[in-house]
Amino acid sequence: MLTSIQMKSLVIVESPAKAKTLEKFLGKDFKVLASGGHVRDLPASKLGVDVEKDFAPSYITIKGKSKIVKNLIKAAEKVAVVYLAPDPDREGEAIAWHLKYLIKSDKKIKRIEFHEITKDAVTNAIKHPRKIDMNRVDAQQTRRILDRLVGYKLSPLLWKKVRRGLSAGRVQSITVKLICERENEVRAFNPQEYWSIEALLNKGEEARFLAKYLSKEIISKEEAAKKIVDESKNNQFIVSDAQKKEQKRHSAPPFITSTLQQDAARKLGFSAQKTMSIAQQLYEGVKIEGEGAVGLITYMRTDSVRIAKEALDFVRKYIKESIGQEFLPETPHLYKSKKSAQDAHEAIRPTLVTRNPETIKTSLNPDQLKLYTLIWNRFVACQMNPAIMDRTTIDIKAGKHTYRATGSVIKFAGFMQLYLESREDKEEKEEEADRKILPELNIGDILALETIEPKQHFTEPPPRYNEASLIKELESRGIGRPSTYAPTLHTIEARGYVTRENKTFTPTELGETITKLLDEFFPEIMDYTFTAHMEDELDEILEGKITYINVLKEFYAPFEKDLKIANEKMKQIKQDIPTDEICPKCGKNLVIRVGRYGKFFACSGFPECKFTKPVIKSLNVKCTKEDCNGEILIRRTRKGKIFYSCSNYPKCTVAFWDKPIGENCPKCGKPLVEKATKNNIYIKCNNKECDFQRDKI
DNA sequence: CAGTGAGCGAGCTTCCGCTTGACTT
Repeated sequence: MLTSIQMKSLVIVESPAKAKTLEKFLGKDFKVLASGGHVRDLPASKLGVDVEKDFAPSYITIKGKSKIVKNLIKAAEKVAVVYLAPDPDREGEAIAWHLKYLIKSDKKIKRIEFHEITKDAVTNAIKHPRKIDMNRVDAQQTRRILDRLVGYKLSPLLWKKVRRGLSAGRVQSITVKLICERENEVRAFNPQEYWSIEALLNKGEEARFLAKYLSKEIISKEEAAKKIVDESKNNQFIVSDAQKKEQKRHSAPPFITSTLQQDAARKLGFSAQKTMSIAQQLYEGVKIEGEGAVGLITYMRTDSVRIAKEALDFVRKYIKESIGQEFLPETPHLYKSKKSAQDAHEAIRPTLVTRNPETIKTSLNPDQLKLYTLIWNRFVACQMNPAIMDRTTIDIKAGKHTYRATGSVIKFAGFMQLYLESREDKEEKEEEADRKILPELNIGDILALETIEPKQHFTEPPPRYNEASLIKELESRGIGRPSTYAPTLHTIEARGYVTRENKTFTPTELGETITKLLDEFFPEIMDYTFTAHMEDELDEILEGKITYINVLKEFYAPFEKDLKIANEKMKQIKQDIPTDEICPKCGKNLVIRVGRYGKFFACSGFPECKFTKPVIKSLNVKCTKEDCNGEILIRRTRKGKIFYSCSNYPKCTVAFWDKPIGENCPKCGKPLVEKATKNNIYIKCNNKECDFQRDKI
């Protein structure tokens, strides 16, 4: 008997949360499983690309994914048809191709794609399956192989020349370079003095306002500013021009990953990593009273501002009914994604607009509510009418000098009722200053001068990057992807290339050294347009205009030459430190090397002689045990933590976590140790029972 | 959270891009 299970079709998607939703849409005849992203990849432990044989890649099942793969294969065996439904982009096409290889069955395997998670879109996709697009797969393979070659060829070069454990790559090295170049601009910056003049004027006591001197050129000296002030004072301030203009301000497009990360950083103070992890919670589903677990937002890793028709209808209805007819534009606002967008997902928006922040606030924790509110507001606002501002500009003459006052009043709030896009600090302040009301003024009005003062200023260097501005920069250059912005920032920090101070990035000496070396020997890869060029070629592969082997050949031939030159000519920074100590095994000198656990002695005859011994430093403090003639050494635990112990170990087991200073406590006679807190160092007794403490002299 | 400590290492490190839990500190 055929069971219903055997009649089912299998659909494989990437995200488990998506799988759940789809199962609801598709009903009993479909089983939906998730691959959890890529399941096959180049091996992590070696290059995995045969550069001699047309860059043939060797793929393996990704470590930790074998259980998923096994389940997928098992499920595929039970059904008549398998629908491969990874995301409709380059990476998704490759995942589909790898899945097909793994399933290996002679079953009908079909590729389907849908760009939004709605019942219509999904059922329609099932009706229109297609073959796997090998051009698209090849574009992905090219991207993958190129990244592997860059990363796994450059990194070992750095191990050899600079330090073990370092890394370089198409994305991370450019990101560090951006930070280094900004730092250079800051260093080279020469502040220029300039002056502004502000006059406080009034037309009757109540109606006072500020007007700024309108200068044709920069006032760089105090004398010049004072002269203008004096000349102005000797004249009447008369309104020479008064203009009122209506100005529209349009709403911003709905969020994509990069803009969400920027806005959450500026408005909520969230790191990119935190934003993504909270967004993931909202996407996977939060238990809502009366509804059970529901996904509250669409997928959070996207580069598209597209909105599903269904969602547009809903939000327009919501605006009309719950906010006001006057806020609803005649036609929906359509936004365009960047040309380079892969457009696999919708914009980030609430899954159901009627679930407004107010109605679900008791079901969310504070951070979830903050982020959800941000997403909800931005989405609803993006379909609301523009705000209308009344902008006034008043020009005032005082003799030959002109002053200008500007003001603006919100005439109709429009989308601003819900949401204001955050801007760079400077812009925001200027706008704030502008939002004030000016009195009714007409040409010819004579104004009373209350005060007039010159103010000194200095030009400021460009600001260092923070997470928000760095992500914005990367995105605008097409470097990195929604899923990698946050991890990339973490990597460059973990490698010690950059540090964060007050949320801004500064390069370390190591970061600057590496950037300089890579820039010198690999100018193409370190060019900001390298990724854009790569993308152009991937597009041509997609269109079938060129083969991926040719693209890789053209990249690799010069790269290989550069590698050879760099191997020979690149400055050797990593050096063995020579010592006078003699190797007990072969008589050659020992050198100090840096290994996984820090410095150690090694024989200069390596690899012929493999003698090693640890580097041990003494504190020059005698062992605290009375009858012991040992001295205290600085040692490390297996985990790398520093501790202090007697040189006669294991005969003497005296040991400290804190640094002994070689004196005993005047109170209890136990050894004194040095303890460091965040901002100072003090001396205390090692005896826990004793409370003796004093400052370090 | 609090208590925690020992001689290693000569074969290791590494990329970007998809996805989430399973890890240990």
